[in-house]
Amino acid sequence: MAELTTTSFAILSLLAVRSWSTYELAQQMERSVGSMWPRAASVVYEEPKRLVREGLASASKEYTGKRASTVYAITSKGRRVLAQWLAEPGGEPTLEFEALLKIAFADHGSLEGLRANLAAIREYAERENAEVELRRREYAETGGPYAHRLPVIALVARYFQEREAAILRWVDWAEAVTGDWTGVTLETGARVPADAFTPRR
Amino acid sequence: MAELTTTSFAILSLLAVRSWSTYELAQQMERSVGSMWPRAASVVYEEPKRLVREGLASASKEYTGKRASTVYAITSKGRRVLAQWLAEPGGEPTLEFEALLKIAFADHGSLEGLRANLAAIREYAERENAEVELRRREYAETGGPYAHRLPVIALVARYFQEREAAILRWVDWAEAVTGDWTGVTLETGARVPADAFTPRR
DNA sequence: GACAGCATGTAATGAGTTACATGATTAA
DNA sequence: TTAATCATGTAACTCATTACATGCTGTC
Repeated sequence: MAELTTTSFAILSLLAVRSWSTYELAQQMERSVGSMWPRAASVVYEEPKRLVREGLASASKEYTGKRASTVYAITSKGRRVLAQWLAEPGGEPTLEFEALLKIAFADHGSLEGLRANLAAIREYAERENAEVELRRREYAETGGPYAHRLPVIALVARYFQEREAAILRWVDWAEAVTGDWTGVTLETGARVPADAFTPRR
Repeated sequence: MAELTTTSFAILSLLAVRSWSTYELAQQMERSVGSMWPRAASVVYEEPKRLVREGLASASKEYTGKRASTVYAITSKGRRVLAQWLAEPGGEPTLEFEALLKIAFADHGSLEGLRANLAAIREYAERENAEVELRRREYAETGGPYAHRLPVIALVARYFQEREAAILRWVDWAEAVTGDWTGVTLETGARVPADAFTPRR
């Protein structure tokens, strides 16, 4: 009866697209699922065994030269169970953001610390934005490797475009307003930005 | 030597603001830290003990009537260690978003499933947005309970304003473009939105 | 024929969640 | 006085991460 986790279904979803060796699965898990359901490679090696036990996937050995590898494929029961799972509304987003946490309590640290964390976030957002832009280009030009999946891919792609753009706008704003701070608390020269508490939308 | 985790420091950060009973700590952990470092109450009951062992916090029993509770306070060593931690750039954001995962593989499910997940995300974003707006109002009018922390609070508040606004814009767009879909794949009547792969910023 | 890196796993460990248990206080 | 809920924890368990181990294969 062993309950399946979201991670199980993430992998089952990949198997619905096509069959993969465990290694390929781990790569895809990072490349295409990592931004919304990140997991270490080791769970990707472990989890498909459970899918097989439950009859949702089948495993077969393949050889490249002498080298054995396991290739997993979805079963028709797997497709049915996946479709059921996809029909139910999924869980809410969960964010873990250490750099932002440090900014939230920056008043117990130093101004340099605050700036370092803003810079770290900028760097991350710019890197991620470049990545997103690269993919966007790729899809716009070639249609990507799974042309028939393009409608749903487009939905998700746009989500991350919006997200990275929003982070970049925020960090621009945050660096601008903290630019003339001389400290990290009201008493030592931090200021409440004039437009801090104006409505956004 | 037991290494401290980000969760340890999240709690230590709260203790830097003021002393709290474990129960209050758990509340604050959810209310003010939960959006960037969410943790179950049970770890909040366990973790401060480690801080005490490391000499970063002190514990004292207090009584309300007969009822005993533990109140934790930061030590000066705690403040030093916290300041060090705050100075180093923090980790990147990690997102777990099951509903979006279901949208990413919606082509193996049904159109109703896709719509249900968009609706779930809208509901979440609107609820969260209302929450954010409520706090914004509160801060704009009263300055909030920790007026001297307002500068850093304003930075973080704006982050979440941007975030929720971005999600709402996205879901508006996604519901609009999927409005006339009759299925969930290219073959069954899903369309690639015309502006899907145009640059964002 | 040696080395880098690709590929395929397993093991140990730990952080975190859910579930459980129970006492005190307040409202009806 | 009873029920609800506030408050304070503990225990069992699981998911997930990091670290380890090692074979293969192409390349120089």
